[in-house]
Amino acid sequence: MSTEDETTTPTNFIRNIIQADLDSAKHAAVQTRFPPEPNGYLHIGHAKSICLNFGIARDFNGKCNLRFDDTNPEKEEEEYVHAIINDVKWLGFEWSEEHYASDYFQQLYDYAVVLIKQGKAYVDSLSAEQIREYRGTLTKTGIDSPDRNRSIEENLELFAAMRAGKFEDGKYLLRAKIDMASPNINMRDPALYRIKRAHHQRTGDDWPIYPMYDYTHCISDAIENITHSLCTLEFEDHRPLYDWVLDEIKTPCHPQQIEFARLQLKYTITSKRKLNQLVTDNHVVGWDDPRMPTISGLRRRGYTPASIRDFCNRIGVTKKDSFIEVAVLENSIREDLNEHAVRMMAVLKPLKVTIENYPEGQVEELTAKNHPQKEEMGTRNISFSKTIYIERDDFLEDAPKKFFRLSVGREVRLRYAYYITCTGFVKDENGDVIELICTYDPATKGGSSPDGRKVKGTIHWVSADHAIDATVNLYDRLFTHPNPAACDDFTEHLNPESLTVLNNCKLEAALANASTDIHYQFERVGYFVKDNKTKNLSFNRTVTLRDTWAKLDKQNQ
RNA sequence: UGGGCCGUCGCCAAGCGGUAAGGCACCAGGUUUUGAUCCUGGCAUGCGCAGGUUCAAAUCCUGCCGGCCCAGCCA
Repeated sequence: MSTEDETTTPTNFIRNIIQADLDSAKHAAVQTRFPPEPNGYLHIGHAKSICLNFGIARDFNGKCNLRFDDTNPEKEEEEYVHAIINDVKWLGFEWSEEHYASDYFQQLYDYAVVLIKQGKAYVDSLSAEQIREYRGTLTKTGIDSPDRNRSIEENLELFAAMRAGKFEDGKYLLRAKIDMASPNINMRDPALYRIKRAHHQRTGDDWPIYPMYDYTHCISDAIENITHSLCTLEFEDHRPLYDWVLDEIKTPCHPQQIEFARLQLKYTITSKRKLNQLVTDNHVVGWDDPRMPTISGLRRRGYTPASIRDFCNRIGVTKKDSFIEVAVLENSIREDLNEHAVRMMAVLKPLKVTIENYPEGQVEELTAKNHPQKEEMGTRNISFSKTIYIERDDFLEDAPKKFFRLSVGREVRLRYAYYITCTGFVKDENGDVIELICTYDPATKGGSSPDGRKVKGTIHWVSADHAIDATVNLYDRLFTHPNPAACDDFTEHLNPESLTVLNNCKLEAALANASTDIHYQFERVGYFVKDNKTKNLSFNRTVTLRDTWAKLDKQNQ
């Protein structure tokens, strides 16, 4: 198995910190964790975090846990847990231990009691709205709640009653007693526990109260002996609270929280809420729609785990807000697929070609390479006959000089077959070219001529009688705006051409046995993978080939 | 406007006081039975700006400017 991308992971500021901690013997071994909330599918942004956390564990001989941050039963579902497990495995990582924050509910509760006994937490009866008012603003300090000095005994009683399910949602709230005048709003007596009489997918109806993220996360990390707790930049302001909780309850382990910038990809949305909306409002067909930036969508699109890991290695890890260009992701998948994809011939928009001087009824078996540079990938046979299909784009009635393809009087090479020269064409009543008439040179079998004459262009083709029919899905970016998330309504910037379905594609016969886990290059067209959800033979375009001609053509217009 | 964080090539990103790595993109050539791949070369007298310290500053100091995040009983 290739571990190329794993041995070349560049260093970054977090790896440097960890290396220093290991060198100074602050830690004997590193322990990280990947902590998704099971409220949606994993996306390319999560891949960055996964590669960071699991990659560090791997490279420093440490361990990485998978922990579900399942403290909000109203938004979380078991389906997501399964999908997340599947995606992390597919990306190629194995966790040391699998945990759920909900497994710590009792310990979390016990620690809360400890805080109350220390006079560091209190039960507040203010309404949500009042709490907002009392909190103050960015420039105005907050005001103490009237309940702030409730006695420890009373707090203990009320919290026990909360836990016993005696109150309605929102009636009381357990808060940390820190500092209502703190310039950091997160320290103005943050909520620790809320009453939420909701059914939890793992703990059922055991708990009518659920702990908040800030309180849960740090303790969960401490319980698991995490050494470095890596999270995204927006939690930077929460770090003082993370440290406060662990300092107050005096856990033997106090992980170091380190923040890094989340991935932002141009023309892409990476917000579970918004991705969920795309699915719910049917802008796409499911979380694994090949246009989605989800791991499952990328997988169905034909991206490989190695290409995603390579991408994560290339983009780096820093604290700087950045926007990665889609070209970087495309480069990663092209590099992998160029190396591993099996070459095939497929005509997406067929144009019939009749080779006048080729014997009627004759069929020849020609040999084609499965990879032009890798002999070990072998060869296959393809049938050639009098009537073939070529790509519509490979013929132009009025062709510019630099157009190295077919036009009346021009000669091209049919890949692995013969040189043909166009002698005429047939149009239908609309004036559209529907058939080409060509002649072939029998001496050029295999694609080279004994007289050494050169043809500038080589085009792909497929024998009409031997081709198989298939549907091909062409995907383009889902959004037309480079930063849809920043727009008032991101759905207004959906690309109407994000999916083009081609129903009359003609593929070489070998593709009848295509497998969903083999990646193909349709020569001169792009990389494709068989769709794993459709009954009829159908292929998804992963990414196009680089197309210098298309670029030149565009520049000339 | 309180607090936190960030500004090195179009997009990423090394650099941590000794005179600007690398990748993507782009440009120019070469090879090629995929206008693919591959190969060669080009691409920051400059590190947000302005001062200062120093023999020497992207790196240290001061002051500005710009951007991002925080006022959920979400994570």
